[in-house]
Amino acid sequence: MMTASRTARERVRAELIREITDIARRHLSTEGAAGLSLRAVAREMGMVSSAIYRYFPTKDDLLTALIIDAYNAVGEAVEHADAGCAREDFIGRWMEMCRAIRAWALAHPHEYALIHGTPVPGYQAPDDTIDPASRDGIMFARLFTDAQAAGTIQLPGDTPVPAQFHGDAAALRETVFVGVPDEGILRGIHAWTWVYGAVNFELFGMYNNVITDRAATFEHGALSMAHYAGLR
Amino acid sequence: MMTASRTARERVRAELIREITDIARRHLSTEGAAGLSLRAVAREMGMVSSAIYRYFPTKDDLLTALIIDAYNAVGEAVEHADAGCAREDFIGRWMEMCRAIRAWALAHPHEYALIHGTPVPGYQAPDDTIDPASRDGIMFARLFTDAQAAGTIQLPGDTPVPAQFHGDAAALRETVFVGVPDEGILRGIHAWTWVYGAVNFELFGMYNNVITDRAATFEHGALSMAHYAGLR
DNA sequence: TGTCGTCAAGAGCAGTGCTCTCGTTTTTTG
DNA sequence: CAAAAAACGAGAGCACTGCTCTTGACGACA
Repeated sequence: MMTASRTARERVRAELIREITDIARRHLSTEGAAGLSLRAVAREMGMVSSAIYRYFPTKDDLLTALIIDAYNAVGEAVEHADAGCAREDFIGRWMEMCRAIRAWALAHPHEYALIHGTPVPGYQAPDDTIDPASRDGIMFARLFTDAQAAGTIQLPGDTPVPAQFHGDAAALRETVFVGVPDEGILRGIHAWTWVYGAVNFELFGMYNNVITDRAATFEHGALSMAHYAGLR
Repeated sequence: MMTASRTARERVRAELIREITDIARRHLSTEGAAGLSLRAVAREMGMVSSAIYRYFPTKDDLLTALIIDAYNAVGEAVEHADAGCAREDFIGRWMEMCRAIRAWALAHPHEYALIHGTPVPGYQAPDDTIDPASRDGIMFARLFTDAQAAGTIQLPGDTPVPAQFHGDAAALRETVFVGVPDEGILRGIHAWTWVYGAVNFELFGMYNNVITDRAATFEHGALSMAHYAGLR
């Protein structure tokens, strides 16, 4: 009973769940989150609509699965981008991570909107989403940890870190931002904030009639944010 | 016929449109955009559901009205914040504008999500939204124009402005960023991007388990972004 | 006064999320 | 191995949505 060889029913159940999420993700990528319909998914699977509730008791549960997948996808993209860089090329690693996020968002706009757009009404993120949601942030933090260890973070110190942030910084230093001083952590978070702000603006049309070559502008912003955060 | 005294019918029509948007905005602020129902609004007005289509032929039209209102509200908040500052206190004006955006967003999360969250599926922003949508950006640009005229913008020049941005910069310089050099415009846009990125992160839960005192952290980020953009 | 456009109302259509019941099949238990 | 339990697909049904169409009344304007 504890063995890995599951019963036939469990196997087909897992396969059906996979198929449902795949179809749902395809619908999501064309119709958007609000246009996702359990009935339409069931129809495409040849099921009657009520049968799908055996696998996802609620539409929110299906959305949660898609959200987790999306977080993992962008997390993997960032991890892969980082892995392809020389360890000591901190600016290069930063830039590749930023590019990975932007590229993934442009390639999967609706999935990106699912995790960085408006939270769906009444939707409460379950605990299962916390870990996948922090994968990208952990990678950024690791970059700062490495840069700090190499002694290449240069902070201006022209804007005093608020005392209220000391506690958060201490907690973060114990887990992800190992050894990074308060100001480095805070500026890292601000730079990370900028990255998603820029992707949001580009994706949601805020740069219309303002910026023509978004890629070049993003490159400049990301690079200057790396400097802002003290990376050298 | 051209006088301001409209016919009785036109007056009651305008009044009804106002009442509908008011009720809709109230529903929006409690249920969120996707939970907004034309039928529920009609019900609350004592109308039959079909009657409401005389005033808003489609749900998107109602949403458009709310979106325009929201843009105008944040635009007014920014304008009011700026008006309360000494003209030569550029950092102070920048900070007050940032605070105004954040405060408005926290006070009206669903309306904020309407304009800075996921675009509703299939929704195409009509031209009526362009002007209200750019009010806040114009105020930020004006700040940089004033600072430039006062000669107080100090740019590091450590990150070369991409050539592809020259055209955009020239166009922007003719209208809103009068006299501001390319790098100033670009850094201003990046800083402005950060502001909304930070508000998004705070509002949509990205800072959960990361930042405790969001106000203090926002203050630090906004101030350091002012320096980043060259304001002194 | 009569015509024409505007209006509220009602019925109706197609679609949604979700629930409940009912046989059937599979798994687990005694 | 047989009986009890659990999981399953199908179908009907409920309450709700956006939106359309028709009908009859009312107000504006000639």
